[in-house]
Amino acid sequence: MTARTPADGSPHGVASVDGVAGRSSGREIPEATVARLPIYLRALTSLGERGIGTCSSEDLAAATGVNSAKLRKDLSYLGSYGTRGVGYDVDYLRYQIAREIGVTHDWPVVIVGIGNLGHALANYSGFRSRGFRVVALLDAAPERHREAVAGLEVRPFDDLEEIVAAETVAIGVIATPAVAAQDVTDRMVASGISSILNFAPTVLSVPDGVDVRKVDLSIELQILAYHEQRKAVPDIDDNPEQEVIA
Amino acid sequence: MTARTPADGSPHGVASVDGVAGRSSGREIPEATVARLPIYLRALTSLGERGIGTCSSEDLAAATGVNSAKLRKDLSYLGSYGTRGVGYDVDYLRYQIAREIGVTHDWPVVIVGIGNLGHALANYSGFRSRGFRVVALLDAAPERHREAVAGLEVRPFDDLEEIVAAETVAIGVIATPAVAAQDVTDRMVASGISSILNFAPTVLSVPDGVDVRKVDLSIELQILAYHEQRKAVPDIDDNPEQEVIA
DNA sequence: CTCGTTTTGTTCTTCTGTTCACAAACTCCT
DNA sequence: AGGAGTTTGTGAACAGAAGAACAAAACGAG
Ligand SMILES: NC(=O)c1ccc[n+]([C@@H]2O[C@H](COP(=O)([O-])OP(=O)(O)OC[C@H]3O[C@@H](n4cnc5c(N)ncnc54)[C@H](O)[C@@H]3O)[C@@H](O)[C@H]2O)c1
Ligand SMILES: NC(=O)c1ccc[n+]([C@@H]2O[C@H](COP(=O)([O-])OP(=O)(O)OC[C@H]3O[C@@H](n4cnc5c(N)ncnc54)[C@H](O)[C@@H]3O)[C@@H](O)[C@H]2O)c1
Repeated sequence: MTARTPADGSPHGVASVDGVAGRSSGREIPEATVARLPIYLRALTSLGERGIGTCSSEDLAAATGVNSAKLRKDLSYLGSYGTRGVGYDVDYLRYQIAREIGVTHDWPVVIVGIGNLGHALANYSGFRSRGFRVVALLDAAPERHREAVAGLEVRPFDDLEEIVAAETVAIGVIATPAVAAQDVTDRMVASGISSILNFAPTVLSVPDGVDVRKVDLSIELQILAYHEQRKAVPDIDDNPEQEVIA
Repeated sequence: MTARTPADGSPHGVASVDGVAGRSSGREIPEATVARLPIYLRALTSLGERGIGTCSSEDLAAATGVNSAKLRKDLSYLGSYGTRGVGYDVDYLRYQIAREIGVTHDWPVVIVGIGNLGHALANYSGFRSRGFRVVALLDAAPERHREAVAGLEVRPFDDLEEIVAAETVAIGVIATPAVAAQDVTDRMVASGISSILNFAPTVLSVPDGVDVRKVDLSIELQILAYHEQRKAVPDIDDNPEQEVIA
């Protein structure tokens, strides 16, 4: 039996109740907080590069566009890493967040589907600089295999199992057409991958214990369109010519 | 004064309380629901293409990976478009959702920053097929202007105002490096764009009334990494070699 | 050492979103 | 026509997240 990941946020099926007063490892970080930690991490890196050694929750909130109370609460899930009256040590906090997220070491990643989007991803330097190492580019089409993209050769999709085993890859990225995505997913899961980032506009079925996150451009645009329509037409139904300035 | 959009979901600053029992236009669709409507829309299109004329909330829930009660409640915000004992008419519901989102007509879109990612976006057919028409590709670098990408020429960024005015563009996509993103945003907003999809890993400041949504690959991967680390090491802190099967 | 200032960590309240459960509404069959 | 079987739409309970507010802790000035 397969468990579909919910369409929205929560990728996990973990029971969030631990009746034992959760002391052992102590941490039960809410999903919403987890989603913001990378934002703080990036802001702290930026502050650090600008030579700033200490910052208050207010500073960091301003840099990330987050409410400062929310930010402090988020950070409090990791521990007490601030100093009252002073703020947070930028480098120390950055390290603590990185450790919590698990990006103190590199994660090997495979990308499947080296078309338009796959090329862009392969060339994306932000991957590497944030703790992710692309170890292989895979594509089913033989004519792709002659190419080298971003210093890596494009390899046959059938090499997947071998590569995953050799590099203990846990994270896979899918940039194939939607029709192929479920097949690719099944092969990934069978080979041992347990986290998938999916760019294909389709719902993936995965067994329990496998996380899927999807990035869907059209959905983002449609959400914008919804709000845009609302702005333009406050009352009438289907007449988007009229521009109303509030 | 600028209002930062919250890091997470809600792009709007709308007051959600309307003490007057909200009858006039009747609709006050929750943000979480809005984010799912495009998913339903896609599933319905797919069902329609397969010749399926009617579907129950259970069917649609299975196709989209959403809880069926949640789905029914989502749809109930749009109106009563189902028939008890029968289900929903696929085409009719699809149209109603499309109308609610505002994709019964095309939205003109400009893409700024035609590098790796911009190329992929320009070539993406899913744009057009889902109600978004790319009217211009803009880039600051003169050497890009010789190119034609996906049947459109790459034009100088300074043409922005002219194009936005001529086509009444409301939606802009930013695929420039992070350092340029705020400048591009300011120009977009000044020219009349009021919805922005941002691929650059940076927080944008925009005035009230402008929506920003961001797509951030690294954040998605880091969220996956967090859960992955959790799976691998249930108790110890920093030793990701050990693989534990629950 | 004491006071005033700053800023964290946390509690409490409010809001938003999810899930359950069931009456109402519909179809089909006899 | 009536009853059995479906499936919607929604009220109510529950869960999770956000924001306001403040006590406790640190620091620096005097
Ligand atoms: N291009 C974009 O900007 C963009 C944006 C959002 C979403 N997407 C989605 O991303 C996916 C890829 O888009 P694209 O524009 O790069 O498409 P594309 O057609 O250019 O590339 C797809 C690649 O996948 C390969 N492929 C097909 N079946 C495969 C399989 N079974 N195993 C391995 N590889 C396989 C093809 O050979 C091709 O190289 C699509 O699902 C698309 O909807 C693309
Ligand atoms: N490539 C990816 O897969 C990927 C993934 C996630 C995020 N991103 C982000 O998307 C952005 C673009 O990535 P990329 O790989 O395409 O970068 P890129 O360097 O290939 O392309 C950037 C383009 O923007 C243009 N540009 C620079 N400044 C500009 C300005 N002020 N006005 C207009 N155009 C300008 C450049 O001329 C260049 O063509 C970056 O912020 C990157 O972090 C990229």
